[in-house]
Amino acid sequence: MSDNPPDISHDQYAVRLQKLQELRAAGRDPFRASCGQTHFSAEAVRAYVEGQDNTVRVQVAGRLVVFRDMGKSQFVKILDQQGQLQLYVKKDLLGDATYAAFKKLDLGDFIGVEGALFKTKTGEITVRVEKYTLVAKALRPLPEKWHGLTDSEQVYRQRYLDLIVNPESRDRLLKRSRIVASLRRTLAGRKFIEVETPVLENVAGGAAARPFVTHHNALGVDFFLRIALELRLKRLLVGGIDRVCEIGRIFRNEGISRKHNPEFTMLEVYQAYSDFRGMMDLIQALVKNAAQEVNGSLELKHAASGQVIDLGAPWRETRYFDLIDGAVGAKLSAHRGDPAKYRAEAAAAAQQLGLEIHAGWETHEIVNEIFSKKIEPTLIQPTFVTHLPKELCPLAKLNAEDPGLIDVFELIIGGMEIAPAYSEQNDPFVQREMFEQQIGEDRQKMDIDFLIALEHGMPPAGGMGVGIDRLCILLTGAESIRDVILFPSLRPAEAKPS
RNA sequence: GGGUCGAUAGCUCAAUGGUAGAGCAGCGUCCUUUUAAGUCGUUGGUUCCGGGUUCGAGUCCCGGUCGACCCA
Repeated sequence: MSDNPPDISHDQYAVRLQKLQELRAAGRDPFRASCGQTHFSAEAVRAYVEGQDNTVRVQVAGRLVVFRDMGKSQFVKILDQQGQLQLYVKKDLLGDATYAAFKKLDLGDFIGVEGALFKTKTGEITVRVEKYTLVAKALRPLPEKWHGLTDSEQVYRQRYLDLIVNPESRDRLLKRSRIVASLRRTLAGRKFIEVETPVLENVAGGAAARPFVTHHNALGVDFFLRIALELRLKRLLVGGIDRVCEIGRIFRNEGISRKHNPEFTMLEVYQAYSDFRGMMDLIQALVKNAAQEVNGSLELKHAASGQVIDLGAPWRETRYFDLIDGAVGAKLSAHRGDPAKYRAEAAAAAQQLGLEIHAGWETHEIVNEIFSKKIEPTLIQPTFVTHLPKELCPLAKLNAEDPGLIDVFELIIGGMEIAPAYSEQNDPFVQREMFEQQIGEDRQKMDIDFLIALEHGMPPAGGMGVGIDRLCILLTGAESIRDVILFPSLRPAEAKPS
C-alpha cells in the first residue's frame, strides 16, 4: 500500500523535528509553554533538609543534559545558570502515558518540573518528579557530554554550546560578572560616581593607538571609536565631579593575540586632590577585594610560571630605570643627559639582549622594548614600576626633580600590564606642549576642546586605567583573553548551509 | 604581515598511498536509586574548499578558507 517511511534514525535533526510535529499534532506547542520556577539548581540543593526526604517541594527548570534510563524509571539532569540538578522520574509517579511522553524528550530540551527533594542512596540531592512540562524543544543535538566542545573555533563562534557543555567556561563567565560587581562596590564605597561617555568621537585621544573609523550618514561625517576614556572623564573633573569612573568598551585597530582583542573593557578612574600614589592604594583595594570575592583567597596560581602570586604581601615598588639598568647590567640611565651617547648605548644594550630594533625608533622606544620584552614578563608578583620616561605618556605630570620623568606607575602582575596610573597633568600650557610634541603638525589629532577645558581649571588628580579583561585573566587563571571575552573578534565564518 | 601546526560522522578522536573506524549522541531491545550508569543490536561520511601527482589520495604536491600557537 503505502511506501515505507524514510529511515531518519541517523538524522538527529529530522528525528527531533518529527517529535515536535507529533506534539503539535496532539495540540501541544512546546514553544508556547511556560512553567513556574521557585528555585535555581544550587538553591534547591541548599533547600533540602537533612534526613527529611520528600518534605521540601520545589519547581525547577532547565535544559536536559544527562539521561540515565532504567526502563521504568530514570535519573536525568537539568542545567540552569547555577549548574546541574538531578531529577528522578518514575513511571508509577507519572502514569503510563505521561511517562511514555517523557521518554520521548531529547537531550537539549528545556523542561520545567515540580516535585519534592530527596537524597539518593549515593547521597545526591534529587527532585522526585511529580509533574513536568516541555517548555522548549531543541532541534539540534548537544556536543559530547564527557569531552565537551574542544574545537576553539566552535567554542568562540557558538559560545552557547561551550557554556552548556564546558562547566569551566560558565564558571569564568560568572566569575567575570562577580569581578566587575566587586569593582563597582569598591568604587562606590569610596564615593566614585560612575558615568557613561560617548563611544563615537571626533578625535580619538587619550592613548597612542590606531582607531576604528565609522561613518554617520545624517551628519555626513566620519567618527572614530574611542581608544580610551581619559579625555572625556577629565572634562568631568573640570565640571566638578571629583571622583568619577567609567567601565567601558574601547576599540583599538591593532593586532590580535592572547593578550589583545580589538575591543576590550577598561575601567578608568579619576580622583581629584589625589595623585598617582593615591592610586596605589585604590588599585590594591580593587584587586584584593575582587580576588577575595571570586577566589576567596589572596593567593593565585600563575600557570605560565608555576609561581604562586601573593596579593596579600606588600606590593613591590621600583623605578623604571633601576629595572632597565639591572636588565642591561650597566648604568644605561646615566647617559640620559647625552642624547647621542644614550641612543648608542641603548641600541647596543638591546642588541646584546638579542632584541631586534628598528632604525626609525626613538631612543625611548628602544629602551621600552627592553622593558616590555626582558623585564615585564619576569614581574610575576605585583610590582609598581614608577618614574617612567615622559615620552611614554603625554597626559601625566612631569616629575618635580627630573622633568624627563613622569609621576606615574605601571602595575605589573603575572608578567602582564594590569593598570597604569598617573598624577594627571592639569597645566594647560604643558599639556599643549606635550600634545604638540606627540602629534607634531597634525592639528586634526589635537583635542582642542580638551585644552580649553583645562584652561577653565582642572583640580589635581590621580587617574588610573584598569584592563578588566586582563584582570579577569589573572583572577580566573585563563590562558587567553578569548577565554574571558564571550564573543572574541574573529574573521567571518565561511557561509555554511544548515 | 611571516613561520609552525590543525580541520575526518552531531561531538571527541583513530586510520603504512590500497575496503574510512571507535566512543559518546541517535535509532530499536532489557533494566524502578543511577553517577561518563549498565546490556544486546543497529543507522550514520562532499575526510574544510579547488587543482595536481598516481593504476589508486583522508594520507603526497600546489593554491585558497578558517582556527590555534609563536614572531612582527
